[in-house]
Amino acid sequence: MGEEHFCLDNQPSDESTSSSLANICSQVESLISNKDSIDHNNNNNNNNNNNNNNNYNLNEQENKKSKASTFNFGKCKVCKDKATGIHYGIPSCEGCKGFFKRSIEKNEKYVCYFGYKCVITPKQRKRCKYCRWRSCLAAGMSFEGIKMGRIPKIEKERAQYLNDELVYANPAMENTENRICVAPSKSPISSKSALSLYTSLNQCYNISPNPQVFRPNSSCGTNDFGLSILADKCFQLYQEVMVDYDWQLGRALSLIRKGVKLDLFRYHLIKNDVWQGYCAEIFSFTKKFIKFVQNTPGFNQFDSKDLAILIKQRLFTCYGLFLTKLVIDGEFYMILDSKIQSSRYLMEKVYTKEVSDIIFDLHERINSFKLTSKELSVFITWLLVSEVDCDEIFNKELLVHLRMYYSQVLTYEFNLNNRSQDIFNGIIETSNLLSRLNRMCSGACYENLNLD
DNA sequence: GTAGCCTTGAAC
DNA sequence: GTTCAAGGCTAC
Repeated sequence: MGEEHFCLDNQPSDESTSSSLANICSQVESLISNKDSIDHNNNNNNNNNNNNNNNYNLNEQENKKSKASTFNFGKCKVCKDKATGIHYGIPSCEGCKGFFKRSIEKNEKYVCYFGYKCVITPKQRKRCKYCRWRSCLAAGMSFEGIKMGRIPKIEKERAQYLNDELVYANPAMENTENRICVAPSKSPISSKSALSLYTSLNQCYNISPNPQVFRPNSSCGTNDFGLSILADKCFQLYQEVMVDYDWQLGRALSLIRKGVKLDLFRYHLIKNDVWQGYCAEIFSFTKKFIKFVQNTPGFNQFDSKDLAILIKQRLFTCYGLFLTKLVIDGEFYMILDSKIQSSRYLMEKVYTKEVSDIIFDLHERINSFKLTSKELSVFITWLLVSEVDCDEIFNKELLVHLRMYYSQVLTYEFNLNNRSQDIFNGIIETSNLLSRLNRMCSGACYENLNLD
């Protein structure tokens, strides 16, 4: 957990005997209003990295004196060709710049004839307009990213650093096969003003809130373009959270391949360490989740109180949904930051056997739907505004509005993958159980944790 | 239709 | 005055 600290009744970490996971929930509001301090940490990191860049620049200074001072924008985030500048918000090449412009101007509707999985490379980018267009959106191209005139040097260097950092943090991105529509852009479609996004989408693509939830095979017609943008945005934000968890799936599969049973990790567990590990992990996720919710189109129109209510009502269930791929054959392959191996055994100890059984049943059901990561990302977003306890929410109108929008986005994404009515029904049924489960999980406390 | 090059104009 | 993204032009 590094220098991160979480507050357990303001007690020293080894005396957290009266703490419960509900305490973390109670910190959601202060975390939301304390956004500046979280961002400040990020800025510090960036500053450090800028310093590193500056050192690099000093070393390169002599070379630069003799060269024309053209800034290296790296590779095009859409096709990996040489980027000629920041176009429509992202480093991109002339080709993709022009393609994006033409697509917007003509409001073209593209179709993929090759299975919607085309690899976008400089040589192949002309092959499929649909996948190139999706790749443009996934990389973060948008008209909201337009900026005329000179861009400050420090901003460009920071953008380039973030780009490099992503590749280092997620080597899979180097593989072009994994780049299609999955790039977790650090400069995604701006959601500064989500309702303005809706407004602009409505003007261009005529999205209208549709109260009819989950209508399989319904044709959204002209809405499709806008819905696909929202689905892409959900997926981008989902991936930003998952950057810190993706490696765990590889580790889990490796353990399974080697036939390692998690019982091995049961011994020498210390109650305090386990509890601290769980709290630290939930706290860490809470911060990521708050960012996820704040950046989701539409949600920044809620005030911080409403946001806190929504987040608290869904924190644990969404945590489970983000990590559902780590539940394999009734076992939970998650290792906590404190290097404690989580498992079904520990889940039973932390949440009680009864709650743990419900958790694993739900994971089994959700995994049986075989949702794609993108469907899962939209499902999580939809869940945030679905059937929450409306009484506490001040801005009920916005809640209902977002519920309608994200119902359509979910329907769109499911229809795109030809999901059956059973999946739609299963999702609704599961979401009802998830609400109850959130309350059960927040009831976990240190006192009830008794290791064998 | 694509993409490289050029012009324009806003930001610095 | 300089820089650089958007948009125009045009060869392919």
